[in-house]
Amino acid sequence: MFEKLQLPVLRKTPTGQPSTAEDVLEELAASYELPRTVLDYRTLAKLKSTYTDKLPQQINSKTGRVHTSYHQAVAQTGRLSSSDPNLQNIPIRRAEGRRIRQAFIAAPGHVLMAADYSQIELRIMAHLSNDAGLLSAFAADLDVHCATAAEVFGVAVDAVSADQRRLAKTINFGLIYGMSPFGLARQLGIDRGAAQKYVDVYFARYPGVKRFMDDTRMQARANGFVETVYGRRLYLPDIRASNQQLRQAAERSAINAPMQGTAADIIKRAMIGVDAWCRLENFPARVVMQVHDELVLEVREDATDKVAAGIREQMAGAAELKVPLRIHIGVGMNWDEAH
DNA sequence: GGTTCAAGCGCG
DNA sequence: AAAGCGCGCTTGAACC
Repeated sequence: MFEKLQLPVLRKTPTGQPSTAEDVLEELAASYELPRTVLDYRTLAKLKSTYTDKLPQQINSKTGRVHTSYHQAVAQTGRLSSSDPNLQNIPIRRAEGRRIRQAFIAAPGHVLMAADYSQIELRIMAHLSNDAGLLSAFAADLDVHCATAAEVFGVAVDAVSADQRRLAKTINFGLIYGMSPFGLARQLGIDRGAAQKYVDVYFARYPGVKRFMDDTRMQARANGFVETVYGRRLYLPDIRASNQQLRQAAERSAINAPMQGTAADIIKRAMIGVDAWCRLENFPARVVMQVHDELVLEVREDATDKVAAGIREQMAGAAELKVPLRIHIGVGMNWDEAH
């Protein structure tokens, strides 16, 4: 009595089951009604189970706050990780999720100050690759995605369209992760040939980046490890694997680790500098969280401006790269407002 | 009662 | 044949 109701299987999971991952359902939603409903449900269920229901249970009764644990020897790249609760994955990208971030508030008479490095990994790529175009884009304090779009599409920086910038941003992030033209095609929903063309044009405009990628793969293979600017090593046991899949995954880690790892080194240096500065100057301010490229401080309201200036100086001075480090600082009564 | 695995998804 | 790095948490199923 029921008709067969089977949505097309667009992808299978590693165990061979039909995938219902977000991007798959997103594509199915163009032709069927159910996937959108499932996606909406999932968004809310995730927020409720992970944050809304859980965080209040994790408030410490003595302090009235949630206290995370940071781990220094977990992430392969030298980042910190955060658990119980994880405060490094509090929602921000969508409005519904941001309501959870709004629950993180400062003590009476205080504000939350969020200070983050802008485009730190791309700046590190400029430093490591010595690419002239990338170095000059950061030296001129350009919007780097606009600068990339201008190069790739051959237009003036201020003539870049929103779509062109979005595409350039995807390319820039893809590069940091070692993405292939195939992955770029999938991400952008364009065909492989078009994606390959973008990559070719990118590397023609930024030859230093191309050289850096190739050199990094070669050195990883020769040494069995890659290093950050400060000498932190990531060993890559699979870099010479005969299994192509394993080897290519190791190559992507080799590309990414110097950038992600150097960023981790720099913010650790900054944390030490910021904390020391606050104590030395006896400022009513303290670092309360770290989220990879961001420090969150709780600052007595009347000290806001002076602390912001000091934090900016400490963070910007945490490394001397071939490009300046830029710091964005926001202030608010809650963590969302501080962005 | 507990653990482990797979799948999915929140963040940088 | 696969195809984008690094994490931690939740649910549901299988199992002890």
